[in-house]
Amino acid sequence: MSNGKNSSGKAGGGAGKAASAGRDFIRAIIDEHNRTGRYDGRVHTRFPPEPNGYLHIGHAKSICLNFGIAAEYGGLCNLRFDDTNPSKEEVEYVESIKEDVRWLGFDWEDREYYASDYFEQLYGYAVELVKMGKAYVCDLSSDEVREQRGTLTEPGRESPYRNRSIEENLDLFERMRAGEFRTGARTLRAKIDMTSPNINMRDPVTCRIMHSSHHRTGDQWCIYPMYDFAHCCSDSIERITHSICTLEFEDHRPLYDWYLEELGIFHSQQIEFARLNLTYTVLSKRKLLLLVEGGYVSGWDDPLMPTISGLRRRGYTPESIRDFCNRIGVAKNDTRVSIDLLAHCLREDLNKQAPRVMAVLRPLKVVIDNYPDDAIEDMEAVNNPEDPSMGTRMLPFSREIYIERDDFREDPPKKFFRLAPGREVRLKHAYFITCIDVVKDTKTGEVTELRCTYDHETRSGDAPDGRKVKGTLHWVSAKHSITATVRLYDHLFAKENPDDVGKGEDFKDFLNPNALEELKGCRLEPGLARAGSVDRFQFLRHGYFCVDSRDSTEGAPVFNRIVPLRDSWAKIEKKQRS
RNA sequence: UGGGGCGUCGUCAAGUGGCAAGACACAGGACUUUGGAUCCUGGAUCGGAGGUUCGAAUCCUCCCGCCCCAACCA
Repeated sequence: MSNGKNSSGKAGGGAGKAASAGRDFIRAIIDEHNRTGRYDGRVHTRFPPEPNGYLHIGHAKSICLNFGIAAEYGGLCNLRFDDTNPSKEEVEYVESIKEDVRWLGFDWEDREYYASDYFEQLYGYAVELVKMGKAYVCDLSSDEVREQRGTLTEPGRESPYRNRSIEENLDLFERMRAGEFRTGARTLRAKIDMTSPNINMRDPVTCRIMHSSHHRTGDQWCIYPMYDFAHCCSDSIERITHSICTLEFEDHRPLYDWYLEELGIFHSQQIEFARLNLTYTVLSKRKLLLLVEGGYVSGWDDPLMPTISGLRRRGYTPESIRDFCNRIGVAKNDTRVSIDLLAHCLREDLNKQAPRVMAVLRPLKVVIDNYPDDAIEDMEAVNNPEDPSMGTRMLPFSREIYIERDDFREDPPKKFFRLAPGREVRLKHAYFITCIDVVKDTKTGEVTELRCTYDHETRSGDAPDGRKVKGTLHWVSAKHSITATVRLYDHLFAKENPDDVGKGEDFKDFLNPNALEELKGCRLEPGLARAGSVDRFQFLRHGYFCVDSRDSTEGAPVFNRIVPLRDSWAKIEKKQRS
């Protein structure tokens, strides 16, 4: 281990831009290793998921870090499944993990490893420990072990089996492997120090008996290594230089080092960073599993979920997620990042890329009285004002159109620039129209239709006489538009920190009842009938949307709102109300 | 009360003894055929108290607060 007592500060060795100081403490450590030659300038990381659930955006942070660092330093990053607990792991999860890492844009090439591939080697290491008198077979039950472990403030007591002879240990351990004992009957324990203030060092279990079949090794084994033993050895076997993990493993580092030191094998450096927390959601596989199993969401890929598959189905781009991960930085502070930043990254990405289209989510019919009954005009519309190379398209205009219900107020408040009785507004890419009459349902009083007139001179949205109009509305031609279902998503949880539960509360109590609003009968411009599952659009003045990959069908499209546009009118309105 | 970490703008986060980066959010303004985008402008003295120093967010001391650890989970 390097201890930073050094003179000059030039970061040498390594590579290119990664050598610049002050980016984050992990890169600083690597720079130091490169400077002192600890790993001969080699940088080799790994992303080590346990296949017991789907990856979420917290994992994305780790993936970006591990693959990102490897790339920056001209090194490699392995994908390694930490599959040492067959009772929780499944192939479905390994498949999803591979898909997600790939989708995020990272490539582990042929370096797809499994801790389970090392079981035989790990067994060998365990035997070595036994031979060195550094491990023993213990017959205590888990309850007894717990009882003898001591507490945070009291030391533990030594197991009565702690001083078995090496021969007896060897024999017993071999028989553990052979399946002579039932699940949980015995364990192999590292002989360290029952009085250590670090509880992880109080003779931790190294291998346990579990008669359950493993998703890769089947029934080949009935003993399985514990995380602390398997992980450091796997890192060593793969000659990982920097084993980056989250803060809760900080206390485990002495044990990580102990195994490698006693075994005298390649010694990777474990480095811990703070895991990601996000506002208005939870980022723990256990809690996400509970939401899935309890039917609180439609599955791991529910667009409300912070899982990679959920974000993908919701419409997030891998670029925006990577950008987010780079922006949040890496440190050791226990923090909760605002989900607004993720939304910002998506908007920034899509603002440049997404073609603009017109979609009326809550349609209100408008009849243009002085427009010819059967006329249809093609209006030219820019596809993306941010990028003229994306060209234009034609939109059909006719006498009956739909506008957004929110774009009309019979009694407009201050600063409301949109349509109202007697008001003139611009229809984007079309004409100026003026509202001359409001048709209501005689019973309910609900506005059912607007009668307007248009100014023929304002075609394409400009008045030759130079008169200005404050509002510009999007619209679709009534008879040309297609009908679709649109799902508007809000935060999964209504509370900023759902992990903050008082006594008697459960995180699920804070689920946002309005997280999903489904709108039927939305009217979209005709071209959207051909929208594909990889397309992402900006619905003008609404936000960014994509076709739902699961529920959308040929004649009945379903769109997901990825993220809304910033809405300064909503802010003004809110301020006016208070 | 044991051990391991962490405390810099509302939220992340640089800074490692020489006048506190940046981003998101927020506020104000400009521009605008998206109340979008873009463009200006504004704001923290660094958990607290002492001390060392010409000079401290950066060093020392004490205090306060938060997180993690007592699975044969990872």
